[in-house]
Amino acid sequence: MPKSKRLLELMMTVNRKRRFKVQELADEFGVSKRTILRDLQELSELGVPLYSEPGPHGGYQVVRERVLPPIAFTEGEAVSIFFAVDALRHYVSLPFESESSSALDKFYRHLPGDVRDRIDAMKNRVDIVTPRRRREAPCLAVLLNAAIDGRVLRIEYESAEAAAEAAVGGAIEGATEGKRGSKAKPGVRSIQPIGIYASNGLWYCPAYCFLREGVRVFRCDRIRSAEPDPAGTPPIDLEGRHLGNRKQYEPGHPSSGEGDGAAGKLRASLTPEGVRRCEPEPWLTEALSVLPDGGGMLEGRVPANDIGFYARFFAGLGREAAVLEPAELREAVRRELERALAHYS
Amino acid sequence: MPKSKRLLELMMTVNRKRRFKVQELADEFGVSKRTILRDLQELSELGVPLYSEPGPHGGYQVVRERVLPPIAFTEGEAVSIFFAVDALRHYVSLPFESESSSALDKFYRHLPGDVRDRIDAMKNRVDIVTPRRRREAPCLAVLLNAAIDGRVLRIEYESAEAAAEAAVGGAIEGATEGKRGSKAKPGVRSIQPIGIYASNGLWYCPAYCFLREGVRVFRCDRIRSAEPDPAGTPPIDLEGRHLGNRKQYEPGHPSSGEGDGAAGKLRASLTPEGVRRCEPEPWLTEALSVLPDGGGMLEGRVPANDIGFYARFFAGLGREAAVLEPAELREAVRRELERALAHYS
DNA sequence: CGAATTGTTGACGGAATCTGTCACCATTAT
DNA sequence: ATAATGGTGACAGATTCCGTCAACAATTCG
Repeated sequence: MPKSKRLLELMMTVNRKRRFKVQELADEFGVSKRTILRDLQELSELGVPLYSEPGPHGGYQVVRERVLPPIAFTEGEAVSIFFAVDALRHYVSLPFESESSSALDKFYRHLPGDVRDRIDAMKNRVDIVTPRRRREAPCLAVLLNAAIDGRVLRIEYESAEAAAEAAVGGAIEGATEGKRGSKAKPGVRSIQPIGIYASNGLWYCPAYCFLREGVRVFRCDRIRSAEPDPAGTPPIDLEGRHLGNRKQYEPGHPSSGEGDGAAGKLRASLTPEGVRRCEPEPWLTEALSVLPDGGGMLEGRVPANDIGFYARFFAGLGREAAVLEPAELREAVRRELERALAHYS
Repeated sequence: MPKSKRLLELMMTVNRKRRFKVQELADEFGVSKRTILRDLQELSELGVPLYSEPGPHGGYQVVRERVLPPIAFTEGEAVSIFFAVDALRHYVSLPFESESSSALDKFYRHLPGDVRDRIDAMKNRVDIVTPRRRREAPCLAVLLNAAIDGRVLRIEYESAEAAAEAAVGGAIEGATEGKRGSKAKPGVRSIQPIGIYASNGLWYCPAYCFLREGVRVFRCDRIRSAEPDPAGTPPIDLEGRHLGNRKQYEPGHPSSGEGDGAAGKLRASLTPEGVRRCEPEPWLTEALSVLPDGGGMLEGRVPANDIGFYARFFAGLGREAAVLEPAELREAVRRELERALAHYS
């Protein structure tokens, strides 16, 4: 094998096995130790960060970084990657060990000059924004690792009742009615994380909660601390639950058919502005139809358990929506609005 | 220079100048044409997509793709890049020519096996979601290019009055009061895009509007078509406006000090749930303070022009908020709630 | 300490490769 | 037709590469 090819292969091999011995590679490539040594030195000069230790149990290691083999990207592909990673800068916390900005820097610096020019031209012309939040979520990495390995954690959570029950992801917050109070004192509970996801700039963690004996969604910025469960609670079988099929385990909403509790038929009319306000809600997209005049209709089902949540939602839409049925919901919205009105008279 | 180094340098050179002749490179590297030819063939075998044409004005070209030189990424960096790009899959439309999924595929395939394993383990455990929208925005690339080159476009826009005025980005929708109607008929106007940005799953395009003689924000999915202005309207000087300083040109809100119109002092108290609902609003973060019991206060200024917008917003919060001053706002919220209540009696 | 393991360096000659030259062909624009 | 440009094959000489050997250094383990 010619040297140039061997070097490239060596680069990949070395990256695959992070630790190795010279003799090992020599056998693998069918060349002498001396040659491998020479090659390794060359790789080193080319930027592969190798570190070696003599002695028994010694050997070579790729130390902090790994070298990606050359990749052929379209100019457009490189640009999309750049802006995708750039979008992450809006997040205060990320679950990955290293700053994404360092990756971005490296990527940018290695791009051929003219692609760089193109990116510069686009830099202040394209953005994928996420609401910037002040609250940090320090435990993301711990939660993520626990989810991957299926471990049980003990967490301190800010709001024992209300938030735990209610935080079901951005828009659906409050889907399950809970007794709300001013409980901000952290409570301790054991959970087994299923995964983490960011929505609208906040991180959420669906997890099996051993306290409530069921799956709940936690807001990661409210998790004050997370550590391996000291009681050694054995992990339960999550039956293949993960983020991909998460929806199935969430409280019912109009598009998801039968939730818990009897479901009633929902009909509501919307002004054009009402349509605009409903479009962002992912749990409504299926129920929403837009009329030619810009207004719209919502048609679906509302589980009896969630009347409270729906009432608040429609009250929030104010005059941009009018619930036609079910009657209970109309009544609930009316009560909701009257309670609000009480603040202003 | 040893061949191995020459090959790597050649790879980069070839990527810098996308078109070149063999003789040119031979001179540059101080070797013979024959050698360069051999090298080029090798690069070709290594995956660099070269294309050549004989004859005068012929020469070599790097055809569709470019090869990035080897980059040293931390394992963590590679993982962040993966999930950043993966997050883009939620978008129906992107302004880049090529699918970001192809970039992701390539990236994934070239990763060393164990990093790939790590990603696989995380795949259903981490997500950065964006509300999936049904509406496509077909003109993104056109708008972006016009913004980069400072060109004037003629667009067909769905809602001549309401949406043009109101679409000021996700949360601030409706910040400027406009006469809302059921106008869904597309209107034609000339604009000069400043940039495009995605917020909450929808694409927006701030642009100078020659019809309204000022900067407006357009929702890209409502732009039915966009083409170079046939009237040849000369571009205006945007005075360095771009996405980075966009905020300065937006209608005032509590944190941005003096808007147009006299500003009144705003004070409102929030329940803990109210705090939760206000936290996501970027334009409120400065005004919001959280009390130890979980409740909160909003303190800032409200421009007289925006009373209508604020009234709607607080009406939407329902009983989770109580405006204390100014009195005009209290009165406006009350009227808002009463109008809503009229639908339910 | 001494033995074993592993990396590090230098030297050298033979083997393998790379390179330049030259000759000739193919394609295309002018 | 002519000139410009890429493409290929062959071959000898130049260069690099490679294996072997030898000596040394650092570390672990008994």
